[in-house]
Amino acid sequence: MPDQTTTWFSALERSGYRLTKPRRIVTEIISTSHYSLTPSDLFLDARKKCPNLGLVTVYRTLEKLEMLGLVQRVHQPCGCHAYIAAAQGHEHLLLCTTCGKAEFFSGDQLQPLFDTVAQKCSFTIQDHWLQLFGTCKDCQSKG
Amino acid sequence: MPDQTTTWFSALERSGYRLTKPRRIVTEIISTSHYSLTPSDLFLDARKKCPNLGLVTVYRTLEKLEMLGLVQRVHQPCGCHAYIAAAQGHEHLLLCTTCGKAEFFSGDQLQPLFDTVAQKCSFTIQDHWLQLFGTCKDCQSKG
DNA sequence: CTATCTGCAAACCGTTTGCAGCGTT
DNA sequence: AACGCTGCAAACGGTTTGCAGATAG
Repeated sequence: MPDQTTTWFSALERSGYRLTKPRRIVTEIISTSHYSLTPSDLFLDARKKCPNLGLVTVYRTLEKLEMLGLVQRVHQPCGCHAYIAAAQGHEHLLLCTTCGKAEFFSGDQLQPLFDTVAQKCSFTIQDHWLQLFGTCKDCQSKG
Repeated sequence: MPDQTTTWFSALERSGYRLTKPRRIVTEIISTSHYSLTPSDLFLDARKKCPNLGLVTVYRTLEKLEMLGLVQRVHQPCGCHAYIAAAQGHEHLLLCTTCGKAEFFSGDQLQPLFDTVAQKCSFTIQDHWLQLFGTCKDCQSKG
């Protein structure tokens, strides 16, 4: 089992949650995926290993993983919500619009821009939200 | 009537749409608002001037204004969709999380960051999506 | 053994569609 | 007068909640 998955299982246990089969399967899939997944994606995939899994359990597991900071939401152009293993520190998402692959990049260089905007508009800036959309190397060569 | 509203009415007419009372009221409200508005916000406000207005008409009017490039969607942390008079050219939104006021700022300085990320991750970048959240001057002094 | 978790079904909420009648042009 | 537009009601899709039975610890 991948390290990341083990770590997530421990985090769930440490917070008093039980490691049931459905919860384990959903957690393992999202902890190892390099793609952003909707609750429905996750449900269809997890059902292969747990045929009587309910979509509700996927929602409830994601809710817990999100509260523990293990997954984060990915906001898609369509407005639907997808999830991905959370960034380490201050990073942003770059998504491939063809295959859905996701990469994180650092957004450190943004601070000067935020300072300028804050001053110009007389706002105090609390949070920011940046996502890039493009085509990954594999999809470029296939296209 | 504000200039912007007149311009929007002309744009609707030029595209063959009729200027009905409900459509005029919804268009006037959003064309002059400095806040992002959900379909429901718009509905409640517009009802004051047109008591038998239906929420459906708000959705259908927003759809037309969006196609004409007059309004754009604002993606909120909650995932709900709100709308605001569209930016002029390449601009991004800064939203006050207390009162909902919105300001646009230029994102020109971002290109170098995108170039770096594109190279590091071997992606071709097609689009980006940036929004800032903070507190506006008025809400700072009241807080 | 007990409290948590599960899956089902039903409720829910924002959005979209079908339709008969109304209003703009 | 003709056609587009409206409001109503019903359908829709994703998400949440209530509950009785199943299961981890």
